[in-house]
Amino acid sequence: MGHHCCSKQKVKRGLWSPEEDEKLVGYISEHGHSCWSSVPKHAGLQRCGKSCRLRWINYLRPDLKRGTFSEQEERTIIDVHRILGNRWAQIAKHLPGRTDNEVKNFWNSCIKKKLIAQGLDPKTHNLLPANGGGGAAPAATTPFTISAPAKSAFEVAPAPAMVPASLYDIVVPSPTGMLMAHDHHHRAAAAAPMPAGYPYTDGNGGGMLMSFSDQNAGVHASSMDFMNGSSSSSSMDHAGGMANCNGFSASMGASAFMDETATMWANSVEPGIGVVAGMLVAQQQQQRQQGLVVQEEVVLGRPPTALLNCGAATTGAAVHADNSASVEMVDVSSAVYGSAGAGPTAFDLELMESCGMFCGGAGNAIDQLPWDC
DNA sequence: AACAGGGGCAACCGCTTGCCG
DNA sequence: TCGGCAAGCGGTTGCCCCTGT
Repeated sequence: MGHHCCSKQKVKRGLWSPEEDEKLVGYISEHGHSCWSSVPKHAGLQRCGKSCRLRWINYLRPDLKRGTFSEQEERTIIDVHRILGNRWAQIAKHLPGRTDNEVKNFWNSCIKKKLIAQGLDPKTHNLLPANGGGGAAPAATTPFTISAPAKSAFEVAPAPAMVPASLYDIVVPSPTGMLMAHDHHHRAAAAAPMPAGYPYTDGNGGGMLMSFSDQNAGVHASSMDFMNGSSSSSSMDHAGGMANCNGFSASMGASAFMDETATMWANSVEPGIGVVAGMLVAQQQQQRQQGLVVQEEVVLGRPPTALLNCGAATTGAAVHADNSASVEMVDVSSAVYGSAGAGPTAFDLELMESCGMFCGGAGNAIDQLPWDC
């Protein structure tokens, strides 16, 4: 069965010949592809427009990088896949010169098997229940189990079941960056001790700081889109009733992708108190535009009793000085998703987990395993 | 040398999304 | 608001090639 777009015409299918490639490249190089359905006709090809488009995107585009994936690319795929799941197009955006089809094929033919061989579930990136590789690690991690320098001290309790999903959403007041503030007036009495060097210890009783930097400011595109929609991650199920409608989508002027360089700090969040987060803008867009490595910070904390929407945007200085007064917080419904520019943004605790895992470097199950390609 | 099986990859299928009249 | 169309996207298929027997 052919494409509906070309069912009325006799089209060729199957592998492309060099002559066909030449025709397509020649036509697109000269005229572009404003309308794919008209390309085969004008290029003299007995193909449907969809086929031409695929051939161009996946094979003939001049900016494609052919050849085997590097180890760095491989790790990037795994890291991003842990966050996004099988969203190949999004993953491919982090690999210049690679197509979604190429990434998908590489995943299915190589990476997936490696993960399985290492006892990891390729869907969740958690250790498989029947893992025979020692069994020291749990079969699954909760959304708040952070691989931090001292893991036992930083395990954050799962959110209480009474907390609705929307409570995990936050508003981003600006498109340039973020810092999640926390409530230090209502710190947990028995909160885990802060680790040495924790930059928000003074007066900041509770909270979780995550920082990350962008090593590829010039590579990563201008948007940061972690809306997970129908995330396949099972870890969300542990989040006390959190539906998988939670997501993270920050349209940033020149965003950073949370990559391997990040570090994460965390301490406890008491059960029974909803986890919330505030955000603050980091004034770093200019740095990014200059191609500099940018450090961003995220602090996740708790509200005193209920979630508040404090409205006004905060500044970095304000939060650093007194983050209790300027928590930019938030009870938002899932309707915030998809807002453009500086609009509300959803925050995904699964993303936090994922970033914590692959950014932390200390406790990542994958990182702890040998990496033998 | 011939054959079978498996892996890798290009291409296709069909659903979803976005745009436009 | 609705329908049609084109593009985007992820899943799947099938062919080709390599390797082992």
